[in-house]
Amino acid sequence: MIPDRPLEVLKAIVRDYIASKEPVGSKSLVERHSFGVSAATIRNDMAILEEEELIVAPHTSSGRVPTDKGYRMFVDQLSEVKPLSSAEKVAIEGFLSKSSDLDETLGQTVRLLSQLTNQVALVQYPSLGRASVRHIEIISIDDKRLLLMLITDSGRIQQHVLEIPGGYELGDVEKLRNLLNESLASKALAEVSAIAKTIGQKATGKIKPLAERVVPELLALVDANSQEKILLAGTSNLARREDDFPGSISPVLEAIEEQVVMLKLISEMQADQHGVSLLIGRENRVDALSSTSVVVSGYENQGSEIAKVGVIGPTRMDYSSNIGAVRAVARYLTKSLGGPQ
Amino acid sequence: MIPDRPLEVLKAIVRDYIASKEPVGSKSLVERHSFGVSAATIRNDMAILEEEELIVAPHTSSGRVPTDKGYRMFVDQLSEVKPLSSAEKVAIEGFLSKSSDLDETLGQTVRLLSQLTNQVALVQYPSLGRASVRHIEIISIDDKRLLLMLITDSGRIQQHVLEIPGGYELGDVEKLRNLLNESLASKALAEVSAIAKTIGQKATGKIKPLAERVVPELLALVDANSQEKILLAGTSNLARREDDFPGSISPVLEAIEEQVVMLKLISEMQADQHGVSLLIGRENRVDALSSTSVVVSGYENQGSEIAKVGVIGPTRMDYSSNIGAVRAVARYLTKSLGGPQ
DNA sequence: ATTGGCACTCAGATCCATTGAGTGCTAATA
DNA sequence: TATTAGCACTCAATGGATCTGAGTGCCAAT
Repeated sequence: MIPDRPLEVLKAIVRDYIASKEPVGSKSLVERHSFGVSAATIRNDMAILEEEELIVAPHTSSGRVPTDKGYRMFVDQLSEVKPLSSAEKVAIEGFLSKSSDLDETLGQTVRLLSQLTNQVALVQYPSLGRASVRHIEIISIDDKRLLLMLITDSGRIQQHVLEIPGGYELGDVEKLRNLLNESLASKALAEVSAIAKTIGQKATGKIKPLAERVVPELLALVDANSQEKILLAGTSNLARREDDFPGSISPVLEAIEEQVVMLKLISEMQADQHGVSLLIGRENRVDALSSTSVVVSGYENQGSEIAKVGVIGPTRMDYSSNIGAVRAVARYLTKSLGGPQ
Repeated sequence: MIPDRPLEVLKAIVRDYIASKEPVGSKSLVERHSFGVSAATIRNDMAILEEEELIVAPHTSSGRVPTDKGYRMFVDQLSEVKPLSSAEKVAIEGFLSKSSDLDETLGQTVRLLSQLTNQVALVQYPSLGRASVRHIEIISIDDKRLLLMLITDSGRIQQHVLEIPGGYELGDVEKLRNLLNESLASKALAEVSAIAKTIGQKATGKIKPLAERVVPELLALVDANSQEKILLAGTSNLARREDDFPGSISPVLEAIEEQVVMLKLISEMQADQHGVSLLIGRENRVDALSSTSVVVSGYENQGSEIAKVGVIGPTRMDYSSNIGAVRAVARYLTKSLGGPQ
């Protein structure tokens, strides 16, 4: 176990390094913090920390920099996260209080979070394995086009315009809409595909050709719905931190924009303290992301479906306030999605 | 006027510089291109070009680099733009052939263009001054929530979920929907606000409270509709070109993400040759964008409303292929939007 | 356990000297 | 008159060599 004062020294090093971006040495440490001991003593403590691989010296004889392990210990020690300023709270309330559909809410959320943290924010769409159909609507746009809508009980609304080259009759549309809703309302999305086949049989006579046109599109919507997917915002915030990345930032950006990679990454993260989970530096197994950290928290949709929301940024980030922001946003998001239910 | 060969030399310099990113000298020029004259002659020509401020030498004695004016002359001379590869044509067709609503189409377009060019792509929403209401729909989501939809004849579909704290009756919703459509269908968006007031009077009895809740939201949708707005894609492509920007790229990114700035910029651009217009380097008056060029083309929506689509990238970009891509995408977009009409 | 003292290290800054791509100019040539 | 070969010249980039100072590790004293 690591004694008390060295731990304090570690915290001070992390904080100073985050603030200054310069390796921090024993002298500047005693100057800025009042440890009540001399630089030499701090050096002894630093030797312990180095022994434990919590810090390293970039060159034989320069200040020290936290290692991934050091950041990890720092955040694990973090007893309280920086509370949001009241201005920030107001911003969150303002953004998320309006009732909207899922897309709109998630879009707002991710932009909000990126502004709050000045990092790249991401939100995972709820995996809709357990979602079900609330309503199917077909609206006439003009004599050759229909708007097909799928509303799920998770609050998601999807739509697609389809052309009916030969035109259609309003009565038929009405009938098909009723047929679809009777067969599918409150059925799980997973079942839709199977049920859809039986509709092909029920749809007789005049509405049959219409059904044959509409049903495949409906299935496409369901399919798009169950696709795992991540929304990003504020990618340019990474560019603002360019020099936190060794070579170039473009591979980092590429990795972040790779849905599959990020989905795998965040879905494997398990919430720990504060309801927030983080991956620091090489703790994630994506090479391009070795100098980034990911902070995510789960949010609930209708009290059950769960997905993640969070930020990704340089390892040298302000963990305290980012954790605070992510946690707060996740909470408000849960409230906002679960509330109206 | 500038004689023939020097002009050819300019073109060669631009092309070589775009390809190599190195200032290009007389010797490498005669090696790579067959001018049939010696390096000394080329040097004389280069002196002319320098006199005309079409090229400059970064240091007293190094190769030359095109100036903004040089790029301008280059593109103005450009007799034909690089045609798209057939693979690219297939990609465009595939992306845009599906019928969709406006948001979806524009979103796909801008992503497509950014992939095609490896630049930041942007598309301006059609300014809907002359658009009109096609249809208003109100759908019941659950006993306390309604989905309000506005479909305009420009193909745009907007929706908003609204809560009716006290609940509502389906019959009332039906009545309100009919009332709204009777009053507003095929009316110009600009008129909606005025007409909406009269609806407040027509809506009597039971549906009055409902109308009072719904109409303001409808106006909000109309308002959002007429807001000028730009959609971006591929901002990370800028990061990939980091070293084309002197200091840091972050101010560039910030300027690009500033809707107001970009709107002003592109709305002032007038199409010239090839139906494409471009601003090269300092030709635009935004300081942060002094080393970027903008390539845009207009597209038509329903044969009348016009807006712009294009790319923005480093001054040192491949104008030929970018112009080709922008022009092609604008054409297909016009076709795609005007076609189903 | 803490501290002052001291020798030691090494990245980064500073200062040359060298190199070579590229220029401008001139005098000769076609 | 246009082109070219030749040549002196320039200057960014490169590569030591040297210097400096922040910071270390260790030891003997408290």
